Amino acid sequence: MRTDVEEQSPILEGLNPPQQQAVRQIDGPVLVIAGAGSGKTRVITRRVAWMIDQGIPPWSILAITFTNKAAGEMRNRVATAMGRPLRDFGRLVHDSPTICTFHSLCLRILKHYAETIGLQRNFSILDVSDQQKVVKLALEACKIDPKRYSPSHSHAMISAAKNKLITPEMYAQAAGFVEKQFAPVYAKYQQLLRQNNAVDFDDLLMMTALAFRKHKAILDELSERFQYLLIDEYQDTNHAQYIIAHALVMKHRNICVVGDPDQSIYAWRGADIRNILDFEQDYSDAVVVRLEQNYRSSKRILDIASQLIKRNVDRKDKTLWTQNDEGEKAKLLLCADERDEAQQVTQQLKSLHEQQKINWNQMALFYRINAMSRVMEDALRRSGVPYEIARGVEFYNRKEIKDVLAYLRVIVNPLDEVSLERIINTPTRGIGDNSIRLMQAHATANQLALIDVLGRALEVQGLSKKASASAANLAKLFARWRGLAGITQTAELATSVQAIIEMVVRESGLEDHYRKESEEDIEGGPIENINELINSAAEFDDENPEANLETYLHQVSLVSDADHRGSEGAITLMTLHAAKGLEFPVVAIIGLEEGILPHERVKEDPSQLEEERRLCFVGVTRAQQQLILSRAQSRAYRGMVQRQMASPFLKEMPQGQIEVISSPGLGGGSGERLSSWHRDSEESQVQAEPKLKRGQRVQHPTFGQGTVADVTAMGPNTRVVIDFAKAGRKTLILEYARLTVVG
DNA sequence: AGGTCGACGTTTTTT
DNA sequence: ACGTCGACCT
Repeated sequence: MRTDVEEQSPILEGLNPPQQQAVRQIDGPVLVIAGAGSGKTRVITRRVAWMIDQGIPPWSILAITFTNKAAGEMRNRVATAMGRPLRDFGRLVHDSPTICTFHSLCLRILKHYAETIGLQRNFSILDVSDQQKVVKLALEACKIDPKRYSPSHSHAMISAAKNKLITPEMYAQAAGFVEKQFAPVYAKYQQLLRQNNAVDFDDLLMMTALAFRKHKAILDELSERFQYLLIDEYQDTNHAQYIIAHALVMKHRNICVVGDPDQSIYAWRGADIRNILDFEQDYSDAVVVRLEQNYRSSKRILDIASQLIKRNVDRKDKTLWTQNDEGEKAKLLLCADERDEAQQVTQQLKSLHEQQKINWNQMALFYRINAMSRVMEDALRRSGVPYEIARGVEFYNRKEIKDVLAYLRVIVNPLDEVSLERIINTPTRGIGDNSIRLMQAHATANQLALIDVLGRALEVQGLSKKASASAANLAKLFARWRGLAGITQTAELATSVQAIIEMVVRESGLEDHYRKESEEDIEGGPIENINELINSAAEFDDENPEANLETYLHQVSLVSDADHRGSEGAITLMTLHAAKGLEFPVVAIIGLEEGILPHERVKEDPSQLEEERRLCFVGVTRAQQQLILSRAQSRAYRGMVQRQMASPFLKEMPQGQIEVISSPGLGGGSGERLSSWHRDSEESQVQAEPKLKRGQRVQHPTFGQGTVADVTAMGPNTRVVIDFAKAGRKTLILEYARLTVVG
């Protein structure tokens, strides 16, 4: 070990000893447990810069992040540290360090080795709603009642299987009844995707992992190239990602994973927290570095966060500390309902802006579910507070945007019938459901693709004159567009993506269609959205001079937040999940209520309670100086007004650090009210905690009667094991179990 | 063919 | 509350 007598490289400047170790330990397996606010991003960037400084070829470094946004940020920071811009262009081969997400890496791999793997390079990437459409087709083909297995549920099952690298064949051999019944749907779904020359998000991972198994040459080549692997947010990797990563490093073993088990919030998406917890078992020679000094939050905020997360039982103990100031107490706003809550929070933020001169962009507001943003937006707008929603996929889910993209997809990938069907009659051109079905039948009978039938629609029996003329017309348009996009063999100069989109929007009739539909360019109207898409395409053209339409579409499929930079003077609104990795001087979290945070689904699956607590922890630890929490006594959700109980998390926080403020809207406003957030919780606890003993008969609202087999006292986490007569053995969290004692 | 109206499920979170 | 889907009307 070198000593600090040695002259220090500027790359290590300003880093504390564990941070320096995390930067300098470049060979062999390294696990960095990076607590919230411990300067993780800094360490990762410096580490990349350090490696390059040590003479490691940049192109042999692969850094994987969780979101595109994180990748972009890191790319910028590394570029700054290196003093030169990074070249990338979304391809697999280039001379800079590769910094991207797992999905983007896999996309590059699949494209690069498309022929070996047996894919056509111009495949479409289906978004969630397209995926569900295909699932629905598969369900119908298998004659399964969509009420028994809803498309969304079915898709979730397929997705879960893929993330565990379970193929349709393996699925069919699984023991369970549900799997046996569902296996044909999964198989059909995959077959439909291949027919359409399409993949879904999970395929990107699964196909890559399987390709590594099947084609040793690919794996050899890639592990030869990427000698140094760095994975951020390792606590949120799923099994497929785990396999991909470990296959890549098998030879050289230079793997550095960075993460924080306390911030694992994606189990619902297949993330496996064991990946990080078991890293030391996977690599017995792993060097473990713990970053526990927090540079972000005040002492009070950190105390709140620590006390909260301490309640998790399934957890590696970790103590965050900080040299920062004590800070101010957090505030808890007690509100009457969701509108009152929005109003109160707005007032608080407004007074911070006016009295303490805090900029709007220094503030953020988090909520558990997207639906909660609406009321908040209304209140902010009425009070004239500028805000911006870091909305994920929302923009690309807009009807008009999906329409435009569907046209583009068909241009690039004529086999994409999911897209073709979407726009074949949008705008309406006289090709109805009937005509489509006729043409599809003709296609199947003659072993043609639907797109090919368009051109010879006259041959199709029973097709109306109008329909066949329109179809032929559309076919001609597509042929022309394909030529101009540089896709056919007779390709002239490939046109810019922006120009192609403008042309398609005009010539397809979409523009006129949407002009007519809504009276001119209303703000947020379809025409304006399409223009925004065109603008972003222009940016894409600038940044990727040698890209084509295909690259553009692939990129767009993987990008969710269209580079939403919260740089302007506006408050940022987002879900708690989206907040991961960010920090703000002022943070407000709304809806600290049972059923919201924690979400009501934990009532059915208590194992999720700890993840909800981590989610709350993530929210709290985003705050640097001020934390505002709020809860409403009643809330309208899905059209129903419900009385809301305080979140159990509130009483797990140290009360000395929280000032409770009662909204005038509550009425009464007596001293008794002031502590009601606490009282509510006590009540529910008293109610839910009948002194249970082993052998006690109990009644559960859904599972029926049962006998207590075991009780593990852990305060708010107290668990009971119950043998139910009908439902079998279940482990429940007492507080949520709604048990009543029998007899 | 294409648009309008009511019933219905639905969404917790995102690549 | 919202959007999607199917039945029914123009």
